[in-house]
Amino acid sequence: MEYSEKQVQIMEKAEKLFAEKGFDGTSVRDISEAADVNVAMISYYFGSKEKLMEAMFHHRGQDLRIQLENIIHNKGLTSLQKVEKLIDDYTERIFKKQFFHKIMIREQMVNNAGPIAKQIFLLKQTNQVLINQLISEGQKKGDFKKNIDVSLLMMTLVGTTSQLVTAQHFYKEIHQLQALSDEEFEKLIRKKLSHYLKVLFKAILVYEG
Amino acid sequence: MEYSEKQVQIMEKAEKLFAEKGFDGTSVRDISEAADVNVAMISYYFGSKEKLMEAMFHHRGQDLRIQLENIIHNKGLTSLQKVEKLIDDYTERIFKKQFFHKIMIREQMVNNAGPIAKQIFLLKQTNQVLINQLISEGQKKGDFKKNIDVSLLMMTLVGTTSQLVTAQHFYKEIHQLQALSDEEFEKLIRKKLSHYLKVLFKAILVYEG
DNA sequence: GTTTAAATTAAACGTTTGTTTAAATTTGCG
DNA sequence: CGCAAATTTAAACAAACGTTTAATTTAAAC
Repeated sequence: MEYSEKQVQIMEKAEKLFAEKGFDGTSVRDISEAADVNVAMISYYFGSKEKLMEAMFHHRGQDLRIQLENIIHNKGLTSLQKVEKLIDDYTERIFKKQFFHKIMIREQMVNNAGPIAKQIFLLKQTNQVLINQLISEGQKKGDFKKNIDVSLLMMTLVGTTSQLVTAQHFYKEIHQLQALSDEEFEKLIRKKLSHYLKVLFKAILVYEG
Repeated sequence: MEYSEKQVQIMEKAEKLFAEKGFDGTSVRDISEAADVNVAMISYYFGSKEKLMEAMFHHRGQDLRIQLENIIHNKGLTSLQKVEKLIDDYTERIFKKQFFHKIMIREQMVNNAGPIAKQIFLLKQTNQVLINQLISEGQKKGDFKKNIDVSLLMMTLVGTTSQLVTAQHFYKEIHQLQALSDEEFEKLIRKKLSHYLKVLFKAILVYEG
């Protein structure tokens, strides 16, 4: 199923507003105003505000899955290089889709059984299975040490990135970087984060404590 | 300023609801029902729903600051032991006040200039300064390596913990731990998290890559 | 016991909410 | 063009929202 130009326009404006003010903090009139359409168009195109959110998850759902298969099956890379590529891919993906990522963070806090919670769960599960593969491969080769808690490692990847994305204005202020433009600042923290996570993962995966 | 028994009762019920459904997703009637008081009591005691939230931050604000001074000035501990104690204190504190912590995660996403955002910023800043002290002390002693990005290290601490707290139902399902009681499960993940973070911090702080 | 203040209540307030309606306009097609 | 379907509109809808009101009950002080 594809979405028309108008539908995408509404979804993208809604995405920004949901990220900033939350689902319940955003009214359909806020969305219609931002998307420059009549209020009724949201019901007309999506059925309801709730279903607009679901459509958004469907629309973005494709982009979410880390392209891990490509990384895992790339014969030219060492296990550690694969992990480093995973970090680059993941952080880039999150920063590019930060509005949607913020919405996901909010939604995963709500422990319900709706279709959105299901989609988030499936995504997490799939990523976990693939990262499990990647780590065990490195362990078999002797590149990584044993006793790695992959779940917690994932939480560090996801959590550290989320923390930087959601609290970036705090980071900006604490480090006195207000002079930087948004683009410069984002470029800076992305680079710092990526480098930091690579050092961190290497330390965890290969350091014999 | 102190809060009466009734005020605390309202704040604690509101805390749970705000954590689960968000500020805008929770109505004053939800709160009054949960706290078993009349709707008007919220305005009567706090002035407004917004001010109830501010009172909650004031009420919990005390508990938030990590008792870092005590740790830092404890002469009997090595730098690494201090970091380990910091991790124990922090994770215990977050798990004990997880409702409030979830509210903070939501609120820090909203980049406004209100009193709540200010309080979160001050808290982060204070903690950062103190952890900076702790790390530099270890570096001077030669226990920790140079070039530590303390901001990102804090984000890993906060982010990993947040991720586990907010996505614990996913963790439960993925690891097939539904049979465990809530208490048993929480005890398990707290122990795992604390141990994992200690290994991680040690690896980052002392591993010469 | 009477008085005064604090606490509690049910009801009503005016807005805002998400959604629907029915009419008007635009679009695509023969 | 002429007609039908799709789109867009302003208006209206009931329900829920946060807050206020005014009356009542409870508690405390004298």
